[in-house]
Amino acid sequence: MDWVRTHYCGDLRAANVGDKVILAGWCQTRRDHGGVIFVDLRDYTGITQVVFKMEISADAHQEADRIRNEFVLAVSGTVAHRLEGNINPKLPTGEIEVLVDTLELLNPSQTLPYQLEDRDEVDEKIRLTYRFLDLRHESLQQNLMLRSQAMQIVRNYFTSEQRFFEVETPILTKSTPEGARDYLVPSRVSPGMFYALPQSPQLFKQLLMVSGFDRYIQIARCFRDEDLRGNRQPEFTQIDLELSFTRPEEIFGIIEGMFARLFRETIEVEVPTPFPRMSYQEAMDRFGSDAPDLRFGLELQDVSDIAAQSELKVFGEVIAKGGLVKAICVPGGSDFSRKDLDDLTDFARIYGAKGMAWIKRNPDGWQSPIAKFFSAELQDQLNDRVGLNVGDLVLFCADTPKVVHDTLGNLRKELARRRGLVDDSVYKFVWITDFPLFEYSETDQRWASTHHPFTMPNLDDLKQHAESDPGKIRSVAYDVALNGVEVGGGSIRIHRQDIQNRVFQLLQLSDEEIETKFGFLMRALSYGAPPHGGIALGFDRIMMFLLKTDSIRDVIAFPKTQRASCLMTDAPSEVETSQLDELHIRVKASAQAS
RNA sequence: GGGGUUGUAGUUAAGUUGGUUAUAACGCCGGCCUGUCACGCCGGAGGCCGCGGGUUCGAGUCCCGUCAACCCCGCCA
Repeated sequence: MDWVRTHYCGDLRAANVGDKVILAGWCQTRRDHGGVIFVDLRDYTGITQVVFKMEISADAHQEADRIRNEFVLAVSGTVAHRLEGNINPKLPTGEIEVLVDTLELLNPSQTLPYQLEDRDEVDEKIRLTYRFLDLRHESLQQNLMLRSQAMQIVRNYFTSEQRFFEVETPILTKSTPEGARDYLVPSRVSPGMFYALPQSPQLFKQLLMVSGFDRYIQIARCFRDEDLRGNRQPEFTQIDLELSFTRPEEIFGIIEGMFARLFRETIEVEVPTPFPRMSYQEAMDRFGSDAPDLRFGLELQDVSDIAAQSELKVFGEVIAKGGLVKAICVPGGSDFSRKDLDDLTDFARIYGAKGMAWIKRNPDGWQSPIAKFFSAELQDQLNDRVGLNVGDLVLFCADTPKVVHDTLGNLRKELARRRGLVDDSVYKFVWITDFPLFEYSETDQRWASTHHPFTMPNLDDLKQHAESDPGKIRSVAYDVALNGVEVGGGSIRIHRQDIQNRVFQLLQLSDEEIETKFGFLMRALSYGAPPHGGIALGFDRIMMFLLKTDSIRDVIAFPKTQRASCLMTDAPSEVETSQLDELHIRVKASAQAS
């Protein structure tokens, strides 16, 4: 029998009594009752679920009797009856009735490992093992369809509207141990040598600028061998672009245009542009985060000077060591119970805080374990500083600036969640600018790049602080954050060999290391590289926003587990010794699975 | 590397202060039913209680270890 896919069921729904229909698709028997078989014939491609009743001949029934659950079949028949009106919109069985002449079982299904409609209650371990069945579920189908649509919109925007040039860069490339851990690929032809999978196409796109492709775009797969999170997979997709002769403002405008169009054309949300700009310093001071969530207040207040005058020893000690005392005022927060405060203290400890002081302002004054260390005058000062009114609560963190910002930045988000201040129908973008060029790495005992080593430093800062305090050098780097999540980051790049060399020196790379790791880049810069810059956006994270999900696995067809394995294919797995021999590799005995 | 949650039929769960043969629903298998739509009725099968130790007369239950999934810290230029 010739058959057609069920996405022509749209036509079936329009069909009249007496019309001949031929269709095929996944079906589920609802009931097998005498000569009538009740079938859900689902159209996965079009996402409309067509449920109808088939009356089948004795021959066809014999065939149908063998099939029970999730199967694929083709039927030809006649529309016998249509019920008027929509009796049950959720289960419109019988709305269309087909009298079946022939029924061909294209492929039976064995009993399903779980009932597909129960997806939301089934352990994710099982769904990942049977991901091909999980993907039959309407929600994942819709997610991936929107992803496809979003990718189309983005590609169109850049290549048609903005005249960007799409170029593919290598997947087998050179290891650059700066930054994330590389995934390595052994070379067969060059014994003992390894390729790396790209952490990003960063250097290739810069080289394309040197080549004269003034506007580059790639929707690029990137690989980082670091531990996973709810919003982090070891391979992920980046919207990667680079422009020559550009300034940050030009890039901001292009990206704002992309987001506005993407949000409008996918979820019909108007995103106001331009996005606000905020320096890194301001973001840290006010929100304790370089990706502040601007949907609510609860800003951090520096109270170090007031705390220093109190008689509480720890405050004084922290400040003497160059630390900070900062506070968050929670309006109406005096209704927090002792247990709430204990929970919040535990929460604070996650980020390294040693404890958490708090003050409730009641009508008769402060209620607080630390009230006695503050004179009446100091209490007034503090009330004014943080806006502590009757009925409010203040939470303190006293520690190094890093711990204070980390703790209060996260506590701020947690408080907003608890008090229902987070509106997930609102999308607040913000550009964060002027990142520090370097961060000190305690583990490596040296300065490390905040973004990457190719970021253009603020040249005045470089001149002034390179010797004395590299931590004070700002860079021409920027992130775009959405509702407290970093969704992209970029910079103007170094296009001059001498500046690049200087930065490598500050990163304590020897001349030999510079040559072996980045010789090709240094050569490229020496041939008249144009000023250039760009940005990379996390496509998966953007999809998470469009689809309002907290799990990146909901926006990726075949995701990895937290241990970076694939439960469906059982990757990674052992390989034949002969394969290893070809690669000149031997696995340490200690690493062999038992 | 560290902290937390979870792990019992195919699935989702219950399982008391440690005590007979480990429950239920859905699913599955067999039978009945020509208008169901969470159909109904009768019958049945299905368990290394994640795995390994230990305590105990006795462990699904207590202790130690371990594995896996998820969340988080570190990490993610």
